[in-house]
Amino acid sequence: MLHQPDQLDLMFQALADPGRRLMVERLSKGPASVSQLAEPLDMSLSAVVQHLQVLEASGLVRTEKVGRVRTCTIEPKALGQAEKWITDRRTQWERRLDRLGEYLAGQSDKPTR
Amino acid sequence: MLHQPDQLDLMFQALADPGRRLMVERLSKGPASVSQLAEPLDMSLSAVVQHLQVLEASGLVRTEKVGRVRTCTIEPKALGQAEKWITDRRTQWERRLDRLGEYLAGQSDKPTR
DNA sequence: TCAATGGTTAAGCAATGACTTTACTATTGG
DNA sequence: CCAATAGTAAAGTCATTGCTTAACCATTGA
Repeated sequence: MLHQPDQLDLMFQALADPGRRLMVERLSKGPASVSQLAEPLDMSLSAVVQHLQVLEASGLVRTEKVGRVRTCTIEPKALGQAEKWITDRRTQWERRLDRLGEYLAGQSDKPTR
Repeated sequence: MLHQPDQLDLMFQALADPGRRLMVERLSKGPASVSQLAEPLDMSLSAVVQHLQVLEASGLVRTEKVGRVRTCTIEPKALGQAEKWITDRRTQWERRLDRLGEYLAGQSDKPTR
């Protein structure tokens, strides 16, 4: 049984690579061509294109080719989805801490069942 | 030359797996034992422990063993680091859009009559 | 027209990831 | 004490990832 990855899988997977994060960092400053994205990275252009495909499949980056130049842009909405998942978990945890209050704070490490 | 992964690599990598995200979701509701984490997951306990090791190595989860029970807790600070990286990128992009908007607004102040 | 630029495609390879099974150890309730 | 519980460790398998090189195509500036 194969697992078909959903959007969050793809986005977090995409962000797990330092090269790809660098590309996103660059794109958050404004659109760029493939060669521009490749410039600071110590790898072949081919490898960069493959990373770009991962980013595109995840929805984090959108690209459009005009002439012989492919221009890449970040998709802040997608970034927002990943952000939301994390925020939701954190706030859930913090709400729980609030509910516990001072009285129970000392025993809050016991597993809840 | 091998690439030694930093904290962000490990955290996003950890969050890229749906099973591990489920574990984090469970833990954001409160601490749990390994078996409790395993319960909703369709895999061996051994596999769950391995996922747990990934989460622990990433800093997202802290565990402590008392007697024969290992109790797991999320580490909201780590979650916050991943959150921050994303937020920073998004706000950087949005600031850029704002600047662009101001520039265009300035252009449209040109006398139209 | 034609060479340089910008990117694409395919094949191949070593390393990593996500499991499994099997065997094992430590704790604990009765 | 002893069986059930809770987890651990090691080894093996198979798929996926992150590159590489090489050959290739389309656009463009001179």
